Amino acid sequence: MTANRTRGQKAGLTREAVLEGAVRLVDRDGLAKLSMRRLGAEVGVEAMTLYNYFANKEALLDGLVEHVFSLATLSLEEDASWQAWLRGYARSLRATLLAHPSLMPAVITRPAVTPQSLRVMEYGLRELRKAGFPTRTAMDLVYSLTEFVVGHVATSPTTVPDGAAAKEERLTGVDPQEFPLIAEAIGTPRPQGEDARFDVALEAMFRGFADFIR
Amino acid sequence: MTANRTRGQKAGLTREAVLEGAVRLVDRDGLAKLSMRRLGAEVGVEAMTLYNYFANKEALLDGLVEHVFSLATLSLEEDASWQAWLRGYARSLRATLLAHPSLMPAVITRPAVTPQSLRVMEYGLRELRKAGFPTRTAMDLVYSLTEFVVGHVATSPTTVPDGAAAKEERLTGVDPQEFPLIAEAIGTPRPQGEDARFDVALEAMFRGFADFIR
DNA sequence: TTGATTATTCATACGACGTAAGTATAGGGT
DNA sequence: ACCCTATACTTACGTCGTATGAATAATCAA
Repeated sequence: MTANRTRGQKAGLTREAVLEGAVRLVDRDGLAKLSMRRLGAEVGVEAMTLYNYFANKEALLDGLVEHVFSLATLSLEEDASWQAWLRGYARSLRATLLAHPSLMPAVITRPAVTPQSLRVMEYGLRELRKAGFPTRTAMDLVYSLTEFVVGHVATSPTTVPDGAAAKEERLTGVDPQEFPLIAEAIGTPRPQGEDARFDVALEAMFRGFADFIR
Repeated sequence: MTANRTRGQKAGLTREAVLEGAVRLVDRDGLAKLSMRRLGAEVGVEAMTLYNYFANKEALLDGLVEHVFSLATLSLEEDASWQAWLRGYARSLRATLLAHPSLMPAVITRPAVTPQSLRVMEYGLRELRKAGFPTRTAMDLVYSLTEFVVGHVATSPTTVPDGAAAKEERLTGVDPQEFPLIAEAIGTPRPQGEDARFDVALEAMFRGFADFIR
């Protein structure tokens, strides 16, 4: 696991390989356990070697977030409705973030404006304009939808270490005397769980947005 | 600034005072600069003294998030519409989070179910039920709204260090040839800025949610 | 082939971190 | 007046990010 290599001998390492190792490490052990030494061990190199690929840990995290987003697949159907486009965008973003929930604290602490995100936004604006939305409104709309998805994943129990267990425990332990309505709502769970609730909220937002078509 | 005190001599410190110091430090220097030693200096005590009030740094962060939420003021008008209640809830939550944006990474990494949040939820469910929402739907609705607010603040430029400057730079630098619609949207800014966009999205969600009234 | 140059990795070291363990003392209860 | 305990401090250990510089493999010029 640690580096067994004489000085100067190439490790055959690439920036991408390091980032893949980082994703592996974070998914397995959590963001707090991502240190230069441990990441070095993960990819078979000493800590300082990583500084050939990243100026510092901050830059590594930048690359990590960018790397995860680069793996996103946004399938764009031709001639789809604006709802279909937004739905595809939101679901894709959700899946991307949910694939590595431990990264959310890193995701939200750096600006999200990348060439890729600009291309997606431009495409979305075109779709929404075709449907009759004013351009400015269309951008607000995409932003709002993005914020919802980010919040949805960020507050998701899987983002918190042991979050699922904690939420389960605290909610099932709710006193029906003190909080009768919460108890009732918990007692009638949705069949499909979180996914269904996400979609329901999505559709509600679409209905609300539709009023902005001029 | 550092501790000048003989052992045993009380520092007149309380849990609350420590948390207030922590909020001050985080607001001033950012979450990354919150260390036990620096926090000790902030409140006039050595680092280890803080362990009389918190089991470890994790517990300190728990307390910090809870403390910030305890400062939230949720004004509840009597006989208001369900929209008015949700609006008040969302704006209050937004203001609370936006008051200490540096804390967002800490906020999203711990479960949000507290006695206080349960009370708010129960009250909200009552209001929504009066308006005709099924209980389960009402809870989904409050959750979705909460997620939107969290995402809104988490992605807000003020959450990122130097985020405002970074976003400004990257957006005004957009090539109108490559991204004409984005350029156009930026060229026609909203008068009231982020606040207005937040409210607009809120109202859209309300319109969409209204369809769930049985 | 050989020698110099460059690219790459590793070793060492420093200050800051969280915190375990132990020590000293002030202030309150008897 | 005494002791007890709550409170605060000191020291120390392992880990962190990373500056600096040494060592060597890889590459290229002759």
